[in-house]
Amino acid sequence: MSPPRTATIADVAKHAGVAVSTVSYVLSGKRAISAGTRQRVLDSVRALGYHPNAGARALASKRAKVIALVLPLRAGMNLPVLMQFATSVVTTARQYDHDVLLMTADEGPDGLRRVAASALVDGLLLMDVEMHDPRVPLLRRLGEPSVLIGFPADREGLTCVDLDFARAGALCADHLAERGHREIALLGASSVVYERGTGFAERTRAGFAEAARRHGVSALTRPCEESFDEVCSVVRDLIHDHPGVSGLVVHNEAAVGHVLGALRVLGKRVPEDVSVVAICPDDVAERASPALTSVLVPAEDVGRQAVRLLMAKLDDHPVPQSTLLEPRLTIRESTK
Amino acid sequence: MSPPRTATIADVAKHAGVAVSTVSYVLSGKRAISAGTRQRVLDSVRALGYHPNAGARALASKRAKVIALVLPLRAGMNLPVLMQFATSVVTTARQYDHDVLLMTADEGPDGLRRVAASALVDGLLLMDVEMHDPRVPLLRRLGEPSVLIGFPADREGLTCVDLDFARAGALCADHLAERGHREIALLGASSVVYERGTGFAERTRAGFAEAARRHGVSALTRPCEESFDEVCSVVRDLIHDHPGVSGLVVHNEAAVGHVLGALRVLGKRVPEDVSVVAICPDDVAERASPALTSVLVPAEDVGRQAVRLLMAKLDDHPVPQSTLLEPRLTIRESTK
DNA sequence: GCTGGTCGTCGAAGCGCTTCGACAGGAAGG
DNA sequence: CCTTCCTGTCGAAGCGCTTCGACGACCAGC
Repeated sequence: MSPPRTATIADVAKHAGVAVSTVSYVLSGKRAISAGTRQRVLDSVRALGYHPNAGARALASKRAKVIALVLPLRAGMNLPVLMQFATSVVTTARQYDHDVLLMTADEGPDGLRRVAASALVDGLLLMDVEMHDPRVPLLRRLGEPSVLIGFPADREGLTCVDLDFARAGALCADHLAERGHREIALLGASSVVYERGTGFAERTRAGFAEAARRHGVSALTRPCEESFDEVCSVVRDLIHDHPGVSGLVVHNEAAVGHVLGALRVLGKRVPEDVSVVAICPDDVAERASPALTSVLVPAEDVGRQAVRLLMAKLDDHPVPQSTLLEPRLTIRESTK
Repeated sequence: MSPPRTATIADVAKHAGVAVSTVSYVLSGKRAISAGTRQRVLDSVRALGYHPNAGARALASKRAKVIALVLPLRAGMNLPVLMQFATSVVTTARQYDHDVLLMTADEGPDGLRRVAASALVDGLLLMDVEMHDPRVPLLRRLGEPSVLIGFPADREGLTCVDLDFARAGALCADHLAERGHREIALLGASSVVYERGTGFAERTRAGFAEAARRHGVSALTRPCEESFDEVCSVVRDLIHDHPGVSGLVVHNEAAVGHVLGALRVLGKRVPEDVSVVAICPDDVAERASPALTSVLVPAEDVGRQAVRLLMAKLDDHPVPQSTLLEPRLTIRESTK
């Protein structure tokens, strides 16, 4: 009495009284099969609890039905957004009958080479791509289908997705300007993020400044660390040096709560004295007190879109080089 | 001129002038190979940039060298800890030459069955296991090697790892009692977490209460939601109803910052009026103002330990049924 | 009544790897 | 000197699947 070895396609074929290849064709739909046979095969599949062996399938078809998700997982990242993103990648990939291999960026280019050469995965999804990312040239050379989240400096021959951060920054400035604020300021990411040349921080700043200029509004920008004390001192200095500032944009999820705390400590009421707009996920904005007017970082959309693009590439469909996701401003209690 | 098809083991064998099987044995070390031959093979491997085809290897050896990491990715979870954990799992798995397949819990038992039956993975790592998790009985039946993070009610035949939350709760109570506090309170997870029967919340509470009793100190417990306003009202009520409470333990990472804010608002100084101990990752404790005395949730250790146990199981080594990780208290500025 | 097409099915040839058994050639032991 | 036992290497048999070409059966058209 041997242990119930998991059923193989041969078992299914025998059970249904057809050839192995017929079962394969029923399952893949690559050749016409009569309704009767199809049904018998499907019944047998169910009866035996058959699941195709992934390795064998990958070997024969040269498709592993697995994509790699390369996450940074290093300091200064915005964890909740990253998680949302990862979730939506996994969920969307499953809809296309693919699984997700989780990789960290610290294996570096070698890691990419490894998974590509071993045919462990069919394609790559890279997050947190920097302006001059060392993996980008390799990626071009590798010829492995890939999608980047974020924009490197040279995106020739690549497929990139991201939130349109310039628009997000602009949206914030627009909103504040329309409400009559004449001096506004942006509190951005911690300075290391800017130094790393991560594109999104810079793009937000540019969009913000440009929109302010268009409205004839004076605009300041400050990097912003994530400890309460540092946030406090940044906010204090800002208000001290520019007492006219009445609108604040916070593009730093970890600091959002601290900014509100700092304003409370400094005796500034929100929104009576200062209006605050955040660029952050909705749940953070809603949880704050007062609830924050915010521009949503649509992590889920980005993930879904990235997977779709990658699937299209796997099927040799042409895809646009750049995809920018439109930000959406939700007005809550923190601006007036 | 065909595209440079990635090298196969046959290419390596030809290049080194040996049989395919010899190359395989050099790479796996499963049979003795003379130093000279070994070196020639290794040189050829490098020269051709050979990486074994994962599918073929899995098919022939019945080992995919991939483990599944099943994360909850649902509301109420503690994201940063989760991320740290995931990172350490990936890193540790790589040290054992394994990769990590990321799954979400919402595929449920079917997902487990699928990856196990398709031999996509060799073992499973499940996070956030509940007391009466529907996946647990399946897991027993499946016979797939697995390790659980967290303890279900019945852990017979399973392998479980977790922080010793009872000890963590006790450590906090000990610390406060030793400093002379006579009335202490625990602010825990949000009430949904308790309702879900997640073990760790309950175990912390029990350890806390028991230690307090041992010290002859009065101890209260309150669930704690994660919005600022709700935290504020819980803290206010607590202080109002029990003005003698001078020591607070916060076991809710998302609420830690809010608790501090609430105390500020209520005019209570930390640590002069109230001492605060948090159970949270070090970086959160350090970032707070004042820096918090805290018990570390050793996410990295848990991840590393879990992978080690799983690898041991894959090699048919016996492993302990339960592994409890010792918590560590770090004294900072928030207690006196 | 043929020819020519489809349609549905089958058999067999791999995919790239591991592993088993076989077997030279030496070393050791009597 | 012959046996016995290693050591190091090879060839071949799969692992479970996909896919290609072949081939009856059946239908249409002339």
